[in-house]
Amino acid sequence: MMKNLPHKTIERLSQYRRALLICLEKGQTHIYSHEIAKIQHITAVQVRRDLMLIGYTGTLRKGYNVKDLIDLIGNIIDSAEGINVAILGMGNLGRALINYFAGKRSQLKIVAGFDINPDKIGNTMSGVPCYSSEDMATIIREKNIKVGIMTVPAEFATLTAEQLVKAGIRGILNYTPKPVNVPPNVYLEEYDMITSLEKVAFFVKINDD
Amino acid sequence: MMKNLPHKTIERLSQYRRALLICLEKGQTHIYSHEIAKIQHITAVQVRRDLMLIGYTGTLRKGYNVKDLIDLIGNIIDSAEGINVAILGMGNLGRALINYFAGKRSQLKIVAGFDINPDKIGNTMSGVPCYSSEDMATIIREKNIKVGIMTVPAEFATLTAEQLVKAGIRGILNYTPKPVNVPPNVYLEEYDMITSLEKVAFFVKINDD
DNA sequence: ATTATAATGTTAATATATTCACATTTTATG
DNA sequence: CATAAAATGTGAATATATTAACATTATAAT
Ligand SMILES: NC(=O)c1ccc[n+]([C@@H]2O[C@H](COP(=O)([O-])OP(=O)(O)OC[C@H]3O[C@@H](n4cnc5c(N)ncnc54)[C@H](O)[C@@H]3O)[C@@H](O)[C@H]2O)c1
Ligand SMILES: NC(=O)c1ccc[n+]([C@@H]2O[C@H](COP(=O)([O-])OP(=O)(O)OC[C@H]3O[C@@H](n4cnc5c(N)ncnc54)[C@H](O)[C@@H]3O)[C@@H](O)[C@H]2O)c1
Repeated sequence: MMKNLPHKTIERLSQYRRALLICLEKGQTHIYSHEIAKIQHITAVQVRRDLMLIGYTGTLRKGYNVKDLIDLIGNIIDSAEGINVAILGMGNLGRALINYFAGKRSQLKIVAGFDINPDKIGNTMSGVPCYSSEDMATIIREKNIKVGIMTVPAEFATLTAEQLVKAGIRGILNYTPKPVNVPPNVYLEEYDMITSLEKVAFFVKINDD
Repeated sequence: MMKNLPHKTIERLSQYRRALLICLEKGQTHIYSHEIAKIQHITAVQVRRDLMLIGYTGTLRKGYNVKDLIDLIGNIIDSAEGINVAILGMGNLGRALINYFAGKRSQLKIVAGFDINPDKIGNTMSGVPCYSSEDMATIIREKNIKVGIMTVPAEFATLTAEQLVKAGIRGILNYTPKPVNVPPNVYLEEYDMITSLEKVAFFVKINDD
């Protein structure tokens, strides 16, 4: 069910929901495709197309029901049981992420951090216990952790990815600038902030004529 | 010149360079398209196509000259004079970014941070001076800052974007989860880590069958 | 009640991105 | 020197993503 949604649509559904949650908080009950589109800097057709793909039907002249749409998007992109997540590397970025994610999405719980610094192991940071990387396999199985967010120094990226795979992880979000290799049954997403910044800089340059 | 490169190609060029710089450090002088491809998890044809688009020609049976390719990519995506960058919001993420970027790309210099917390204003963090947001317009003009990275709390995103635009910024990289609006002459890139994590979680879920 | 307006939903068209297929050529090898 | 192997470069084909065009219809205005 819903396995063949385009990757881009998945990303946008997440973004739509983020925007819709804000609308819901403000008490807004309905929203038009062009309103969602405006927020996301895309076209209204794009929004309607995405919603068509997930089989959601709005009300003509009233738009989409905010609450219902949030729920439907949740049914599609969330897992019923929720997904447990681990942070690999409790440094600047790791801690920042834990702070940021705390309580944001109930379906995605950061339940463990891992580090090799003895000063950090055993402590709790923003409610997340920090374990030794040596215990990765054990803890990941015990806590049923499915996804790992890598924020270790680049030189440990390869090793950490290997450890995660060996421990049976199912998805990796790699924030180190070192690309890693994983078997095909592990979903991998990599993001480097420098690439984003260089992209912005490039388009600034060419806009300068 | 080179204005019509696909967006995806720009991103990959940045990634190729990142990988090539590591090869260069290791003393590697040449590299094959399939080696670059392996690192980036893409196909060799994709790599060759991108290099074709930027007009770079390798040597048959020897591959691409690492140093030359790094330089060419630099000529295309970097600005000759370099680009000055500001961080808006010197909190967890802002400081982490400053740390991370420090000395990474000589063409992209973080030359200023802005905050509203009086305890931070006037200090220097990792070599970057922190100014009051009230002085944004002045400092951005004085220091010829072209790009702003937004790491303020979400509720200040709209205001900060407005201030940046008013100050004459040319590009914004928005890390707050609140989408902002900018005029068409300002290039905007937005990234939310939760969207990435939700995407990973989704593909983990559907891989579970 | 009629008409105009403004929204959805969707097919068809277009644009962007990737991959296939293969001609070409350098280099290594027998 | 002939042959095989392995790489590049690229037109054509395909796949993915977006946009245009428009039929349909609920609602508001007259
Ligand atoms: N700071 C940023 O804004 C930023 C941005 C993008 C990417 N990154 C990347 O994220 C990574 C972390 O950056 P940071 O600024 O948080 O660095 P950091 O040095 O503050 O944190 C790294 C943490 O990883 C721990 N660690 C080291 N080896 C480990 C291992 N084998 N297993 C588990 N933990 C280990 C260290 O003890 C430390 O706590 C780096 O690869 C960096 O390039 C950082
Ligand atoms: N921490 C993360 O990992 C993370 C990840 C993704 C996105 N974000 C987003 O990035 C933003 C910053 O996150 P953080 O964890 O660094 O928060 P933070 O509270 O640590 O830092 C925010 C900083 O912005 C300053 N600030 C407040 N109003 C300002 C204004 N008007 N102008 C300039 N500075 C102002 C604050 O004084 C503070 O120093 C938030 O929007 C957050 O949602 C954070």
